[in-house]
Amino acid sequence: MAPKRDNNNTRLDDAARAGWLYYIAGNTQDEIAAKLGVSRQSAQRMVSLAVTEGLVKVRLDHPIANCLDLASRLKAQFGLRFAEVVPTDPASSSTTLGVAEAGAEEMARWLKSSEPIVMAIGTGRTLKAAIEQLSPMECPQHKVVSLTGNIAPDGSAAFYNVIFNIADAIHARSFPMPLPVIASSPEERELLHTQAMIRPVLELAARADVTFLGIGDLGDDAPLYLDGFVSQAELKALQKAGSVGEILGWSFDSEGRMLEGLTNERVASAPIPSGGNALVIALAKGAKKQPAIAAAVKGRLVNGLITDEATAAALLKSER
Amino acid sequence: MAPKRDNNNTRLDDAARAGWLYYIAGNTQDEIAAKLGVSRQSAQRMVSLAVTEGLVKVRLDHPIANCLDLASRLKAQFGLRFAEVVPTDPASSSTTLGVAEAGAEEMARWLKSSEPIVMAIGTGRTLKAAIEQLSPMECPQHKVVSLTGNIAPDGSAAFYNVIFNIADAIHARSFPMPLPVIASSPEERELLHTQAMIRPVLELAARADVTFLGIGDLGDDAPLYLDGFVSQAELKALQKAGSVGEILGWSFDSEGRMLEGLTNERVASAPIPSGGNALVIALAKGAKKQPAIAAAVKGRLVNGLITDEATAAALLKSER
DNA sequence: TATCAGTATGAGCAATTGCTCACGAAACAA
DNA sequence: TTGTTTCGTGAGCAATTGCTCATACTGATA
Repeated sequence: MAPKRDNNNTRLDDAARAGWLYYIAGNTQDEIAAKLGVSRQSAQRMVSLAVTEGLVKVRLDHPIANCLDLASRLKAQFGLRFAEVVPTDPASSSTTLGVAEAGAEEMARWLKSSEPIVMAIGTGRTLKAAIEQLSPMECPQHKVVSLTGNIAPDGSAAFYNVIFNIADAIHARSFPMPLPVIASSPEERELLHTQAMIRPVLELAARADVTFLGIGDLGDDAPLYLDGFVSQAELKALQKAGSVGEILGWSFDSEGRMLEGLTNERVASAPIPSGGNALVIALAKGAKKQPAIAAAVKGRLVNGLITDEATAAALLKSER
Repeated sequence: MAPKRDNNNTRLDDAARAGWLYYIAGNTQDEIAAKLGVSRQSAQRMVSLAVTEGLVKVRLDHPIANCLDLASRLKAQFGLRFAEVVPTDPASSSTTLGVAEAGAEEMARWLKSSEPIVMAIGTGRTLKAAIEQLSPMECPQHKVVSLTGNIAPDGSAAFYNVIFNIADAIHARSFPMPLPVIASSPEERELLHTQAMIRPVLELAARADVTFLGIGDLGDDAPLYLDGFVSQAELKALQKAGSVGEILGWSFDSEGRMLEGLTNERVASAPIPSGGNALVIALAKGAKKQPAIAAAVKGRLVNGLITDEATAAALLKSER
């Protein structure tokens, strides 16, 4: 087989030479053909061969390149329909920097549509920050619907409810949920959900075209606990039951499976949309949230994600 | 300046994104235009910008047989410890094409080491071009030290001094030499070299692990003369004394022997490193430089060489 | 020797890309 | 404000590239 191999080698040599002249020296294929004494088509084939044989490696030296790469790997690995990765600023301690801006950008993209859409919104600091980045616009054709209540346990309006802010910013019809996040009992939850004011909202939420929500961790300083939606005892119980994160108050374990019982029996939020075409985009980044994000994407609780480089890299690594 | 910079940054970001979609994801410019919501022409411009800004790096992963062969013969014939030969583009008049890319690659290979190293750097157009090809990386553990001054005779910073560029690109500690290339007298040279700021740099240079430098010819349009470091009269005198080339300003004859007297008495650069394990790699190609390169390798002034096929072949032939 | 399968080659064509030019908006100076 | 300059943009066109198909070649076999 020696002659064959020689042939292949010189073939690849020529291909490499053609590829070099094309990509490094910037020749046209006509020039290459002339220099190597072959026809233009043969030169084209050589260049093409050099590419298909993987001889030619293209790299992009820009932070954004890495982001795009991570995004496409996230999509592939977790079956996401949407993924965006923003650069990480190692110096910043913000839990929303970048993600908020990118989230706002993506929201604006949807809202620019002249077709009426239903946009569902969760709560949380990240989402709040995203809404703040949203440029005001006139969108009377759209509807924004809250997926979760805005009533704190003490009866006040929860600070991180964002439905009013977004409605303000874009002048769309808004559908808030005048509910607590977590009811005092399963029965109360059922009762609340049958209310005349709530049912249409839940129905609207179920057919949202796109959903933006945050992901909360369930560490000792879980937002759900800090904001008073669960007691310390309840938090401990959730942790003990294996919960690593929550979305809209729904707790799930490290595989992204919803917990049975505990506070999940009493969560008054709408279910996380999961209809066929519905895009459910989570905005979240940070080491603390990473297990929660990993679980959410693994369990297909969301099919879209906006995060940062560091978190994206960690997600890919943890699941390899 | 903030808005300007922002603008530039987002411009480059967009360019990078377009470049990524084009070169990595294989989109056509029409598709990119659609995805980014711009016209086809703008997409084309972005891709083009990504290329001209050096965001896009193309590498060829195939040692062309002839180049390898030439490299190993160079090593054998001149006792080089390192030799790399890149293809020649006969039509190109560039004096750096290919050599710069290969040099950058070799530098990157050294810089990837987690062991702290000292890298010494010369000057010149070739080296400048090589640094431009170097991918940004984080190398706080390494030190880069300039072997030669960066002060032109008129007091300005010489354009082809590259120490700052490389330090920028790799975030290593840099040690420039705030000196002229050639002092006005031997006495001034001595004086300069005893300065507190210079001595440590010279000492560091002397123990560099690896050195990259260019080779200059001493024809009528010698870079040393073009850049104003020597007068025409001095150049003529050097030529008359048999000088065929210079490294860091040090002139040598066709056998690679350092000239006595003349400008060599006043060169303020560090000596060319020649310690036991130190690898001294010259980047140079081209017919004009060929006698200088031949002399440098014959006289063992360098023990590494990156050049192109045509020059390599000529070197081997001339010395057979 | 005739035939045939497999493969390389060149022509022609359609798609893609790069360039130039003219226009219009924003920035700037009078 | 008004004129000027610079910059970005889109249109149109020419060059370049990629693909398909018909043909020619190799060399293996009956």
